[in-house]
Amino acid sequence: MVATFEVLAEESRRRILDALVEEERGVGELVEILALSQPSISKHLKVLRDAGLVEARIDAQRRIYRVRPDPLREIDEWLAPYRRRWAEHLNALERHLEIMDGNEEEAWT
Amino acid sequence: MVATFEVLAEESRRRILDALVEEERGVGELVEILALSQPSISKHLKVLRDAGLVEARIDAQRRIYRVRPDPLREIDEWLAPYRRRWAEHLNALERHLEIMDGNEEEAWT
DNA sequence: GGCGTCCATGCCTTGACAGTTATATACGTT
DNA sequence: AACGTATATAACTGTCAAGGCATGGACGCC
Repeated sequence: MVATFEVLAEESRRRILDALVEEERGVGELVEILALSQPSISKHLKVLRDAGLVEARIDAQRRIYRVRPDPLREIDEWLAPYRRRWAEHLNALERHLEIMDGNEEEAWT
Repeated sequence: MVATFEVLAEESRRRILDALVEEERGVGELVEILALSQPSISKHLKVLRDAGLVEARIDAQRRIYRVRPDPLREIDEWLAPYRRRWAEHLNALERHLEIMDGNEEEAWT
């Protein structure tokens, strides 16, 4: 998972995934969509491949890429403890809205 | 969300969040848990604060930090289209296991 | 077989960021 | 008031990675 987060930190790579989650595409299409140079796209695709986030099929000279979502499950699992906090937080917000009569809150930044 | 992914790309910061999701902690505790220098921890905490992922309460000289999970919801939402793919992928795997009789697959890397 | 297309890779430069050391700031204690 | 504690911040350095350019390699087509 270490790698997955680092890979997703790059906006261009998230945009590539967002483009590929719609449908599989060749490199040229991604170059047009992202408006980046072809080598840059290919480099990002290599990173995504190494992370297992995409896979490529060969069609003559073209490489057709598509999403491989499995590594994202780790991130989904990592989020689990924090999802519980969302619920708590909402509850706390509700209490806050119910009380809402004084500054019995501590100073939170 | 751009910022959130970049912030989470750093392993030390994810470890800080994992420590804080259990319970709120002072900076000194985090220094011990992560085995990093105090300035390094404080710097990470600043990044996390700026991203809205933690908040600090003042207790004398101490700053007690706790998690603020809200920004993580954006990531959770970003994952949505890919979760649908997990289901598809599982279905595809099932079909694969059912068929399992020949190499009618294309060459996927 | 030569040429154009499509993509990957190597090299280079530049910018960003993590970590350390040193210092500043705020607070409590005696 | 002096000192120790707890945290933030500044300055510096090393590292790493993104993006551009140039090149290489595979394939189809004429």
